[in-house]
Amino acid sequence: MRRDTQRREAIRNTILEAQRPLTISEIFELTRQKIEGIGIATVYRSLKTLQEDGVIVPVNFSGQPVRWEGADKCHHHHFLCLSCNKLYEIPSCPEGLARILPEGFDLEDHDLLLRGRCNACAGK
Amino acid sequence: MRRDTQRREAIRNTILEAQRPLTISEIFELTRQKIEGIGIATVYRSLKTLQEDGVIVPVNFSGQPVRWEGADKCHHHHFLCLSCNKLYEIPSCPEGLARILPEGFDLEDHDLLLRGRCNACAGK
DNA sequence: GTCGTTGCAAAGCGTTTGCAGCCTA
DNA sequence: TAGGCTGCAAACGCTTTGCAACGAC
Repeated sequence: MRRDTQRREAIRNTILEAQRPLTISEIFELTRQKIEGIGIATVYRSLKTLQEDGVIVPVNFSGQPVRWEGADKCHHHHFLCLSCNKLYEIPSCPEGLARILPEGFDLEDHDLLLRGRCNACAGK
Repeated sequence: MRRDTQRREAIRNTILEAQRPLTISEIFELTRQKIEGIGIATVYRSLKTLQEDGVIVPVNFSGQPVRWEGADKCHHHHFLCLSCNKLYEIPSCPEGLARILPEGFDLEDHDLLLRGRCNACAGK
């Protein structure tokens, strides 16, 4: 049985209201602005239960610390602009990925990160 | 000035001879079969210098420990088995990725991780 | 009142580093 | 012989956990 607590609610809102995926220390700092005495252990425990409850999902980029974003987004990918370093959400998804797998492999899921120049930077 | 040592050479061979990217503990265990007294610190230090020398590259994926593979490989992708947690190399590459990008975006590069069951685990 | 939640501090765990001895060139 | 390399153990930083107090229901 899960209880609705002030702290977990604050952490949840911090993540869902952010415009981008947040690292654990960002979540900790931002939530501490709302609830001063909150401990880092509570952040870790809340991230775990929020993920279990399907409220948030982890986002990983190569060599970067884990970040968290709301799970309410549709399946999407990311595009990193190599010029301005901005991260875009790409709502589309390539088809036929299973075709590149060796015989006998079952595909369940995938992560895709595209890199290049966004429209603003490509035009320059 | 870099010296050619037995230990770094053994670590280098362990990685280059593997059929898939290896985690640090895999590299440590496999190399220890060749050189019994080798220490984990030597593995970490050798990975660093081998990367600096462009011999190996790190492979980072969602929630997974860093793995290492030879830097001499052609463009390829990876498949993570959700049962046995092994990371496989996929030599093929999906086509038409640029099609999912918004208008005006230039695609230069991409990372793709597929997840599912490998042929050994899917058969069970 | 029950028992899930929390802050604190300690424990874990993977990685890095200081050091003295070893080994390559 | 110089100085890069190594094993050991201690240090480090991030994450998890034990525990007693707190608070949601």
